[in-house]
Amino acid sequence: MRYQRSDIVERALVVLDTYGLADLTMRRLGAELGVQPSALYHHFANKQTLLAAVADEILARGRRPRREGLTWDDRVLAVCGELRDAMLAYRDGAEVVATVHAFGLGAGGPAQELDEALADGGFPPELGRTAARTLLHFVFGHVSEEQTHLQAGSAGAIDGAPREGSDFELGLGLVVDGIRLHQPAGSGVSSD
Amino acid sequence: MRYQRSDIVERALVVLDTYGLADLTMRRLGAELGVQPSALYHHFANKQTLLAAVADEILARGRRPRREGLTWDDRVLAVCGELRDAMLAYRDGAEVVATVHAFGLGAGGPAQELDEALADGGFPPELGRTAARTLLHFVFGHVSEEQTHLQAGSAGAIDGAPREGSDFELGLGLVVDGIRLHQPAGSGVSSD
DNA sequence: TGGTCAGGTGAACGGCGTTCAGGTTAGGTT
DNA sequence: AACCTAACCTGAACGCCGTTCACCTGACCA
Repeated sequence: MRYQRSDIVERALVVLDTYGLADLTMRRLGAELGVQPSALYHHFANKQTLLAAVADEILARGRRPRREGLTWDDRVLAVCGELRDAMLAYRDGAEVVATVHAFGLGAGGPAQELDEALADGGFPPELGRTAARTLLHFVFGHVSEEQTHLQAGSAGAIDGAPREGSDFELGLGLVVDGIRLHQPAGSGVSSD
Repeated sequence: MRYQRSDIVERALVVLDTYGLADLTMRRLGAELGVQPSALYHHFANKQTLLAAVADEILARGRRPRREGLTWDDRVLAVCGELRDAMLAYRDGAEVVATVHAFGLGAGGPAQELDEALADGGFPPELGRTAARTLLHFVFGHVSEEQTHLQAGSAGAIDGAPREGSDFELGLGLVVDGIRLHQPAGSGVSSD
């Protein structure tokens, strides 16, 4: 059987979700596909590149239609919420996406979208980029921790989930409120 | 030659700072001490435990005297600034400390201190813990990224350093301002 | 003097990412 | 239909990794 990149990424997602990131090895993935590990290196230069493709796929699958006409802050909340849900949808998803982002390999879709939203909000570029990075650091950090705890206590997870959810929104609200406080006067509040 | 825990941690810090986290292996550390890798397991149950001790030592060495009588927000700024400086003082320090913290192994000194500062600020416990975690996520995320870039471009690092420094304070200011906005009315603003 | 035990040895186990020379097969060209 | 080419894969190896285990050693204390 012969594969192409997309087949391998798809199977990698299954392995990730079933056995976790620690067991997503080149050997394991090869075995799962009925192929030698070395065969994977015809599709990906190395494991990091493969992981980047996996992260991108996680984000792509979590993508949801974005309503137009939102204010900058509602848009920020929407992007961060989508990012969180996308990462939570796969075992160790947050760690994969955060690692790839830290390595500077991912598509960087969410980062760019946050930049745009903040530019629309009237924030100067430097402040906008700082705010966007701050938001990303919060989301990655929070969801990684959240997912670790969710997976640690698989029993009783139903109890923990809603509390964690509101905690995410609370923390995100803190950051967004802080950003709003630094908004240049007369931007976005009312268009006259 | 016979060693004890503290000797090994100390040497691990040298190896970390000289060769980086990727080269801080049990074999490497053993060789550096003139000892078999297996000897290290008489002092630490596993590598994670050793890394936790290294992280704690990084934080302990970065500790600086805390002035008293600070307001809660100045105290938060002081703790976060100390944490950043401590991590930046060693190669890959941020990654080590952040990883250990994510694993729930570190002493958790900064986390507790932030909790205290926010409690003193009049924040209810749940909001305080959420705010403290949000601050930690920001600091870990920001400094990890900052340190990666600093180490990537060792040339011209003198140019980059101040810009990164002010960027840290700017991002931290966003979060602290957001937290202040959620402060219960009449807390800490003026003591009557 | 003799026992104890923390500290260390040396070898092995199973796993990892990655490389490389060479085999195989599908698909387009002549 | 015969051929070629390029993509895909094999099988074996390399040099690492964390960790375990049975055994040795030497300082200290009763």
